[in-house]
This record gives sequence, C-alpha cells and structure tokens, in this order.
Amino acid sequence: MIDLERKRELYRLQAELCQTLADPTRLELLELLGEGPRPVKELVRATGQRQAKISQHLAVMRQRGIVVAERVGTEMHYSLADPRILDACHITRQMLIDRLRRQHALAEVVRGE
Amino acid sequence: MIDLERKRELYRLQAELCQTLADPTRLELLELLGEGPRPVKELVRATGQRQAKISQHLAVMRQRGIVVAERVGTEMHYSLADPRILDACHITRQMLIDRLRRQHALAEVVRGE
DNA sequence: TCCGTATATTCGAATCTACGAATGCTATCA
DNA sequence: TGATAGCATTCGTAGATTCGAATATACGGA
Repeated sequence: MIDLERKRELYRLQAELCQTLADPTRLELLELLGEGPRPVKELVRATGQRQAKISQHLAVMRQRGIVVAERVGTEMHYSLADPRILDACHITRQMLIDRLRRQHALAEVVRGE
Repeated sequence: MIDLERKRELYRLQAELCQTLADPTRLELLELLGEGPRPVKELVRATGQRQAKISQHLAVMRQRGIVVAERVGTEMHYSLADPRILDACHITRQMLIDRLRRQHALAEVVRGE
C-alpha cells in the first residue's frame, strides 16, 4: 500500500464507527430509525428506556454522524444519516443468528445421544 | 415482536460483536486474514506491532468466535470463522470513504469562493 | 534433554464508557 | 408572561478496555 498512514487512519475511523455501534440500545435505536424519522418521545416509548439515556445515545450517534436531527415544532425528529449502516448491522446479526442455530443443532445432537 | 427478551438478547450479542470490531488493530488483522489463514508471525510482521499486542487481540477475537486458530507444527495459523464479517466491514468502510469524499468536495467549494 | 523459536498469559496503570440523578434549555400555549 | 412538554447536558462513579512489560508455555531440532 502506498500510503500506510492513510490506511491506518481509515482503520481508526472505522473502529470509531464500530464503537458507536457497540451498544444494544443504540442498535435498537438504529433499527427503529430504519423505519423512518422518529421523535425522541417515540424512541423513548418504543425502547422503554429513560429519556436521558436515549438522549445521551442519540447525542453520541449525532456527534459521530450516524444520525441527523431536525426540529419539528416542539419535537426533535431523528433519522439515519446513511441507511447503509443497517446493511452492516443486518450482516452481523445474521451471522449471530446462524451461529446460534448451529449451537442449537449441536445441542440437539448431544441431547439425542 | 413476540419475544422482546430474545430481541434484547440479540442486540446485546450484536453489540458485543461490534465491540470486538471496534479496534483499528483488530480491523487490520481481519483484513489480513481475509486473504487466507496466516501464522501469527506473519501478522506481527505485516502490522508492525508488538507480538504480545497481536496475540492479545487474536485472543479477544478467538474468544468471541470471530477467528479460529489451528496449530501447524510450531506455528499457530489463524483464519476467519465467518467471511461475512468482511462484508460488514467493507460497508462501514465505504460509508466512511464516501463521507470523507463529500467533506473533501465541500472543502473544495469553500476554498474556491 | 536442552535450546531456540513461536505464541500466550498475567499484571498494573492509564484511559474510556455507560448510567442515574439532577438540572438546563427551548418552543408552544394559556 | 408563566407554565408545561420535549429534549439536552453535566457530573460523579462503577466497570470495561488497551497497552507495555514481564513471564510462561509449547513444540521441533540438535
């Protein structure tokens, strides 16, 4: 690779992005936002978490450019900055589901012996 | 969703997987392993990092089932447990590259004024 | 069996992260 | 101009993470 520094910098940014995805609440929020823009109130309701917590997580994702916010009257509407983030999430999720299935199948075999 | 608990547990596991990806060295290792199984020595050489550091990161990924290790004579050969992990990485990376490009284009416009 | 190469583990310090609690800000409406 | 609803921010703390340094383990060859 010609520019090693640039490559390393990209890995650093990518790690930062992954770090932002590394929280169950944030993953749930992203899924919710996948269905379209949503006010904070609705996200709080759907997740059942405290308002401050949701707001903190939204702030993290906003700072990292994963979601964008827009004021609509008295509400703040959040949406995905780039829907491709969901593609990545769905791949990792499918990997997990497949792994769980394999483990389950293995457990069946062991149980049957 | 019928089983909210199961959904939450999946988000937890998914967050754990993302957490494992949230390190530049580990991302670099995954890319290297994408080209095929590699001995630790080679990974140390390619990254230019200390051996202990590489071994620690490999241990983390091994424990989380992202890579698998096999002894070959005196060496340990590591490989990807599921190549789909690279698909997810490439999506996030492409998102970053596109974002950087947009920022660059915007900088050009500003500079030209 | 002793040695060297290859790899793994342990430990401690520095740094980061998520959460609850409390508080602040802003727009609408009476 | 309060008052209220909706949301953001700050702060303190418990727990997690990363790294280097040191040390341990495993295997093949002499």
